[in-house]
Amino acid sequence: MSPGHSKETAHPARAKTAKPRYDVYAPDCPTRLVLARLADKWTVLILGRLDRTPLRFNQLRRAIAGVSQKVLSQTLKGLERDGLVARQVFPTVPVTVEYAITPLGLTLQDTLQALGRWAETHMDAVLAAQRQYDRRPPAAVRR
Amino acid sequence: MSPGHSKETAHPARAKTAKPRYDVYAPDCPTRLVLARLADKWTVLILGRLDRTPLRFNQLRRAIAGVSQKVLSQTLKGLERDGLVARQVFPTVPVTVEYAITPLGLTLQDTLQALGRWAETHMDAVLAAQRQYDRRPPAAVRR
DNA sequence: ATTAGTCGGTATCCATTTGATACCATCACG
DNA sequence: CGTGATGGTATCAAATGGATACCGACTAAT
Repeated sequence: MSPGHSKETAHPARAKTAKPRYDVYAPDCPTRLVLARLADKWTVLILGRLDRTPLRFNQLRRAIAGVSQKVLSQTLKGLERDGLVARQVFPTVPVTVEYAITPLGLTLQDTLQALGRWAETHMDAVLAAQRQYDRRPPAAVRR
Repeated sequence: MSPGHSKETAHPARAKTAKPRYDVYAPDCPTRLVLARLADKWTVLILGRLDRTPLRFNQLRRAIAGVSQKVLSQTLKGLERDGLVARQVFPTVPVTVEYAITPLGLTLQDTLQALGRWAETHMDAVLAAQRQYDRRPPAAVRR
């Protein structure tokens, strides 16, 4: 089968120009920015863990071991701005701050949790692929 | 596929201490690394676009407008190493390189495409949340 | 009274990553 | 001969990430 350099096969069906329709494959589409936030290691873990019950900042920090305060703080701020988590401050002492998932965030939770579950269930397959890849010689150019 | 198939275990009587159970919430779990690859803007777009039909490097580059050659190259290399895409070189001239999604990658595709679709369908809600967030005053400390 | 600890963060610094740009060899086409 | 297509690498600047230190206000233990 010779995959000749066929003429550019314009991808069909994506080119709906009707209405303010968004397309993540358009380089200037604002969805790219949103996608960048969703498709983030920490976002997956945070929204995955905010499973119906709100958590305080340090509770979250301990639940997601390995995240630094700065990055957790930044990520939560971004998620709050995008309407995916709600931040509520209680004037206790010391101050208590609770983070809860919003209804909008809930519509995303299943998908994000699926990502985490995929990593867990397919870890062995990925490790096997990595070993096989690393075992092969460094791609000498054969002629 | 048998995850427990290990060549170097020569002690059949020795019960394995449960299956290698992975947990993305454990900081040292290797799933964190895999999750970091999956939860990536470009991974979502690449695997989402490798929709059953293989694409050449530059086809992919044009399909995902906005990605630089370097990043596309790096990301594809990583995806190949993790067994999610297969790279095939055809000795044409100029050389042709095709990237196809693997069976393993296919088990992930729906979830990743769901992410992209979420961004597209909920973009308006996110934009509204952002406007509301940005409108409020810069959180003066009230006492 | 002193010390240590909790709370939810900033501030600062440096390493890693990312992205833009240029460049490469080979060949086809006009 | 000049241009364009192929799939990349090289180089450098900019943005990001993570580790660490620090903060103010208060509590609990010493």
